[in-house]
Amino acid sequence: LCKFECDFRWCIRARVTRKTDIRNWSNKRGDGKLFSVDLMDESGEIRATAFNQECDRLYSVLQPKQVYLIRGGIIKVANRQFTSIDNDYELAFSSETQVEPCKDENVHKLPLLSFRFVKFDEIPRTNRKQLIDILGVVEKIGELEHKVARASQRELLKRDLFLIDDTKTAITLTLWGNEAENFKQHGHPIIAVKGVRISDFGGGVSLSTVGDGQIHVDPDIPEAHKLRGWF
DNA sequence: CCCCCCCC
Repeated sequence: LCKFECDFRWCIRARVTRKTDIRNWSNKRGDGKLFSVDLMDESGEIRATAFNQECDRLYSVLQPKQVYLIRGGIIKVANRQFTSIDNDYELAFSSETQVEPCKDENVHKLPLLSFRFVKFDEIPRTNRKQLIDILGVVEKIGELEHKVARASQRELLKRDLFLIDDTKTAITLTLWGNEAENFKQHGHPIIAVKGVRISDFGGGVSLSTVGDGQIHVDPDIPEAHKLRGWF
């Protein structure tokens, strides 16, 4: 792979493990809209983003959990500050990008989910510049709270989840916006969350979600079954 | 090309 943006004739067969909503942005360089997908094949995972025309063209084509053949597009260096995906590169779809559903009978072998969990007792020593994946039992579900951001004066919705894992370490995870509002679980679900931020406010360590669509409740993965047995 | 992610 080259170190600058380039448009190779590459082809991958991969499952969509996460799809974001469409988001609009506006800054001094311009404005536009985008969505992104996380793609997984036998070798690992990579994030791909569709901007503007490609956002319109591909948003309804790419669906969560489905497998696609994807050809061509821009390969660029990933910024680990904004993803927990273990890949030095990211993709951006271009007008050259071709996407078609893959009907191959072997596609079921591609896993639905992929995580690199950090145990709670390791979080205090973990690099703050990278997002992490976490797995925990929800010991207590906080109420939905209304806040106002000091800097922007925006109204915020938040909800704290009080988690514990099998290192017997407790930690608080703060959900925001739709995720806070829509968390309607009861009892003690196990949650797996990809790409959470570590926060050091007030001397203690806590966690905060970024973005949307990444909380998996009672995921059907071996680590979750093991944690359920422990709890 | 996004990359803001907030509060105590």
